[in-house]
Amino acid sequence: MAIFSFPVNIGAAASQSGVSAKMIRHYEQIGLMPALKRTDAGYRTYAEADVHMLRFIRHARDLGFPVKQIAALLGLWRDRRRPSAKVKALALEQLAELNAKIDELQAMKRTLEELAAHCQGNDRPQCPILDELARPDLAVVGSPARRKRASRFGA
Amino acid sequence: MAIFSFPVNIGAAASQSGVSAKMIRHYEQIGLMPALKRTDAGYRTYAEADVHMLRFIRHARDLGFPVKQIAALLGLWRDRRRPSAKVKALALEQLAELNAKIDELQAMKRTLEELAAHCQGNDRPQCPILDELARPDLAVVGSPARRKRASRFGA
DNA sequence: ACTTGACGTTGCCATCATGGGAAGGTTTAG
DNA sequence: CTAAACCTTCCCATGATGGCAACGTCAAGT
Repeated sequence: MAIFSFPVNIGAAASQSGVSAKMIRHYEQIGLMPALKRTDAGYRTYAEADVHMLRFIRHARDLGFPVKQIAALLGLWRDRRRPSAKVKALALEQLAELNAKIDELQAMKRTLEELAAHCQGNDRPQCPILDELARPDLAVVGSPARRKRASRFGA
Repeated sequence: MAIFSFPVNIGAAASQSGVSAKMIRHYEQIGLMPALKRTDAGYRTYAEADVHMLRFIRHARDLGFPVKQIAALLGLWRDRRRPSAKVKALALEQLAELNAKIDELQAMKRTLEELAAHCQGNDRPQCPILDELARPDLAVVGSPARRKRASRFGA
């Protein structure tokens, strides 16, 4: 299935890996990808292994891993003597992150559903949603303990 | 319970509303808060109604509403002739957003749990997590259809 | 060989909500 | 009167991503 002849340019690397050319350059700049070979004209060239690495990165991103963690995963991937426990630890850490974010969003969801359920949604102005938002004490329902300025579910 | 005598400075407005002084200034700058009164020295002053508005904003943020939607909510809040249906529509829209994000995160979670479950997590290097990340075809389990560059759950 | 279009390069700006800090003015309590 | 605690504005950073501009390069068709 070697439709492409390696090494390829950034465009082909992008379409084969699912990582945009923009992001490929970005990953190189922040040091996630190792230094790359260039043609005389300055074009980046990607060997098959490089495309594999990009694919790896993309899959990790698809699972929500932040770049820092991906760097760690790549390190373990390359290290043929890694203990799989280290990989699993990273995975479980990320799982905890995902769970925290899910919990946070679900708390919001519950509260908002509650509010919406009590709103008539007609032509009259009376609206418990606004009333509650204006209250001094609204709290997000079921929010696990007191979120002290929770990570506002950023990437 | 009027412990504070209005109008207050930005610090008191912040601690009373739960919105940081930093963000209060920001909201003013982007036009979410109306123009404010200042003392001769240039200090912003907040009347009780202003603090109420800040609290409203914060509650809306706590439910995940983006600033644009909050602007709309504030408009409806001020409009005593609003149809509650408009408020409800905004709430349901936000609810749909939350659900989409939750679904996305849960798809990641399922996939990652799957991978982690098959990893021994011991001293040996063999690790299905890395193996799968390196595969060309990994897909996030249960991801509703093909996410075409899904909103990477940004704020 | 020359033009053209597709592709590559760098660099800067924008998003979104938020925090940090510097450099400087003000107010208030001791 | 001084020192602490406040306030002001302005700039920079985060994280991952996209967009655009200005410009260089390569391959294909005339």
